[in-house]
Amino acid sequence: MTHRARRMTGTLKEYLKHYDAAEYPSVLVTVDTVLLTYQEDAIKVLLIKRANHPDIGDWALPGGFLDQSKDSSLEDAANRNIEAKTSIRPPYLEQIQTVGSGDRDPRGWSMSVIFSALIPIASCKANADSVEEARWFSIDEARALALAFDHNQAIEAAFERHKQKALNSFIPVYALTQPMTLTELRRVHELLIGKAIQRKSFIRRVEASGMFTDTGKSTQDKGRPAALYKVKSAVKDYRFVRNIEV
Amino acid sequence: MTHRARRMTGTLKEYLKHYDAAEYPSVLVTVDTVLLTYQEDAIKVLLIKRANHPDIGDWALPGGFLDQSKDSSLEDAANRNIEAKTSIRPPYLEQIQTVGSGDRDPRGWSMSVIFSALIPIASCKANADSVEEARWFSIDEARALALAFDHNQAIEAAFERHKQKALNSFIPVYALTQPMTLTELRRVHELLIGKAIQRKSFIRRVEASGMFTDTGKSTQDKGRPAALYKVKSAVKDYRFVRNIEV
DNA sequence: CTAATAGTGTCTATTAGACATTATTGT
DNA sequence: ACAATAATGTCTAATAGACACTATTAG
Repeated sequence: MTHRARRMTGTLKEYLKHYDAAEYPSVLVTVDTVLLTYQEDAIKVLLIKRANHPDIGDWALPGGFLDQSKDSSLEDAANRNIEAKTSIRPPYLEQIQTVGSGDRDPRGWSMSVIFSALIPIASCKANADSVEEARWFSIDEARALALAFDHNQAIEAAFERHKQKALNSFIPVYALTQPMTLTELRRVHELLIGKAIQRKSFIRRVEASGMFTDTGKSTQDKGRPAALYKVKSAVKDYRFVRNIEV
Repeated sequence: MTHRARRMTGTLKEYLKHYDAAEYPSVLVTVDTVLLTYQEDAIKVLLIKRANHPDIGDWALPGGFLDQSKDSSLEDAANRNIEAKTSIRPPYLEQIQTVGSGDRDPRGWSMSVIFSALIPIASCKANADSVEEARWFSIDEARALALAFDHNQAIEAAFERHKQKALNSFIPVYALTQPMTLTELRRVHELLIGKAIQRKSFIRRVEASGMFTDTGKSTQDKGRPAALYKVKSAVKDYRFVRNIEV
């Protein structure tokens, strides 16, 4: 057995004794979240004004560096950041994509794991952290801004994903406060896919899914009161047998 | 203006002068790829026997550490690793998910960006690197193995993604050598979704898509010759108007 | 009453699946 | 002729969309 082979087949313990992660060039890892909600007949995204370099003063996605002592997983990191901004744990969190390159951050090779979350009501004060400026922007407003890093692209990717979800599932319901009316839910879908949906067709889907229960209560505004529904637990991965047509 | 505020609003140049990435605890970043192909009436996945700690001797996904000097993006890193194993640049590469935690690798907080690629023909020698042992496994074989790290889960995630693609697009065509017959393409779809597809229905989709051109040539085996098709360029994001039913 | 909104009845066009039939090759 | 496989013809059931109609509230 050669010397090299002997080293290769040493114990894991031995190997780890001589391994030092700090020897390797480090990579900056941030976790950022495209946080969406439905408010005032619009889909809104939460943005934070950066208080630090780089891109200081620019609007950016809520997020931050991975904290190895606090985060036992990437989802943890995302949730931690979201709770810090909204004091709510989002009912829906999905990983969108991870971007990384040598030149997206002047501090070094940097990557960002992008999540997207849906949460009810923008009213949960986005300003818990008094130092930072935080605001909900409509998608169009956000698109018009030049965000920090490559966050514009991140928002587009998240939005596209939610559009697909709106076409083939009721996932968008998590952007609403429950109980909610079917008109509200339909409206969220319409905003995401950018097209009107027939009331009848939509209700058929709701019924076929079996995902919702009528609470018996109803709204009282102008017009006929609307029944208030809740999501039955347990049905997170339901898909339409046939997508909404584009 | 307070001292703190002054520091916050200094120039980016100043900020970077005092910034040292090495101060922060480093994260291990690997890029791994679920490389799939179609061969002998089966979907196969490429696995490499690990020659190093940790999990030495276990089968694992091809991949490796991000190399800041070589990789200008995560896709770059994935392509670099794939080309090293197969000497082919895959015609289809998609990011699946990123996993990370403090305990998936004994060397420290580690994350892996999982890609999945489709490439034609397993015959491109998977053994370019003579030191490493590499083999194509059928999905069932791979499932029966205890792979290194969390690579079993990665394969499942990739496979699930390709199943969805097979239900709503012709993306699986990239697992085939072109030109190909419609029967071959249909077979790949069937294997991915785990269900037989009507020949007629499938051909209707092919025609409706406009994605393929008949080369005029045809196979000669036993039975009636099958027309050979090629993918028209430019049509990478076509989706069925109506998914294949499950 | 009217306005406004919620919810239903029903027709039609589309189309995926099923399956029988025809087509084209080798032996 | 027969076996084997590819490709097409055609029927049917399912259903999304369209849109008219009914229901229920406020003022």
